Amino acid sequence: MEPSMRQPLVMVDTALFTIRDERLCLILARRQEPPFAGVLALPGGFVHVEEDADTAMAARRVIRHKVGFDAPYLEQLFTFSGPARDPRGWSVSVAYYALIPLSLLDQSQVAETWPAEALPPLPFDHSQIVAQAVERLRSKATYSSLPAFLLPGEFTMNELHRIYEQSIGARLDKASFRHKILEQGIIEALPDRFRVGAHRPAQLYRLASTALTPFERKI
Amino acid sequence: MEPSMRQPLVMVDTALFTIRDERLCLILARRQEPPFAGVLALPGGFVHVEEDADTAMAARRVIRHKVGFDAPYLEQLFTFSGPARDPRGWSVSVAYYALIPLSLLDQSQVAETWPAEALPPLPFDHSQIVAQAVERLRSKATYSSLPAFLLPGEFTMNELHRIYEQSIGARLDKASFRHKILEQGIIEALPDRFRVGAHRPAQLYRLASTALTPFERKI
DNA sequence: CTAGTTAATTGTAATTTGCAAGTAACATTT
DNA sequence: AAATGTTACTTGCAAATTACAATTAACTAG
Repeated sequence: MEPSMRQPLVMVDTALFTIRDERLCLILARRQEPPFAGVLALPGGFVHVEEDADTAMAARRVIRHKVGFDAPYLEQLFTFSGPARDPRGWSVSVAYYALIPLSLLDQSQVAETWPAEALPPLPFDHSQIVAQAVERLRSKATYSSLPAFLLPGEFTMNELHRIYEQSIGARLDKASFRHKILEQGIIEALPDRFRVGAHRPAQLYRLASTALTPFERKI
Repeated sequence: MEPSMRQPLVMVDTALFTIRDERLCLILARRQEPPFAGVLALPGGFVHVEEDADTAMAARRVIRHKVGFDAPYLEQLFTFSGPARDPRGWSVSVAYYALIPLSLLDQSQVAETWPAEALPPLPFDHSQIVAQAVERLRSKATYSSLPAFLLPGEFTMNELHRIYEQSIGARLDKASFRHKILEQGIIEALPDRFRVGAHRPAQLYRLASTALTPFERKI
């Protein structure tokens, strides 16, 4: 290769999803450095060639720095690039999205969650990243156990049902949902564990060992 | 940011799919430059910060350079990174995959197609890229009109049926396939155009104007 | 004009899904 | 302790979808 070839800045940005008040939300961070210092944006940072095994590790570092732990689910989303996305010039951002149960967040972190439908204006091309992340989540929710990662380790069937509806953005039949989910074996009942309240106790479930299970589909 | 921060090499690699002799194949290129000069590999190249609007444009340039035209279907696949994937050190490769009908290739290009199931050993992490590209193609074939881009502009129902079976790697019921495809409206019949032979002529179809249509799914 | 071959349709059983109503199991109130 | 409210869960059945198998259609070649 030509030794004089200029190489672009390489960074990662993360869309961190959680569910708060029955709504799909994102965790935003106020930027510490220019450009856009002080502005709310997706948590992100440069890839550290000296330390990071790959961009996924850079994304995990960004997330740990933001919330203090590793996200239960993390997946590469898309790589955004071009001369216009960052005022410093041609750059590449490898975008990741992650799913985090609200119960893992502390109060100050919960205060930084914003409904995906009502985000403040975001710098760079972060709105585009969010749009694509939401689309990916919706899409995967229709044929995999992905939304379960938005819940804590133990959850009821109705909680799972609501999370799916939120993720997909549509109503799902209760009985059919129950049937399909149990049939697919993506969750398993916890014997003798129930969520109690002023009504009939609800069976508790957890994700089955086979982490992310795609549903069966046909053409 | 720290002005001394070292930035990695940024390149694109492309998995170019086509169907030859009823088999899913990839177009490989012999590398002109070191490392691995003379070795068969996925067509690729560096991102030219001065010329490329984004990595997709770099991928299009690579493909034009290889086959002489733009691929009917091109999609970003995944971004691979790390210190080990290239002997020159930490690098990033934005991988794309494309679908190209065999009929668009000339003889010398057809000679460079290799069955996806029997590829020669590939340098860098290209085997991993291929594996992921095949998986993506299989996955999308089950719920979209993607495989149609492996066919020329006009095709019969049976040709489409076979392409889907090859892409997915499983048998599909003829009648159900026909039903579903026509119902979804992803293709349209060409009135009075038929493929003739020593048997009943087959209706010719083309992709409907709505390019890539995802099928409807339910949970 | 018959045999051979591929295209396309039809019919039906099995399965899946959508909708709606009913039963179960609590806590709280009377 | 019985009635009430609320949420959990199951059942039943109609409607839609899919799998399987057989049949009919349209051509060419001999």
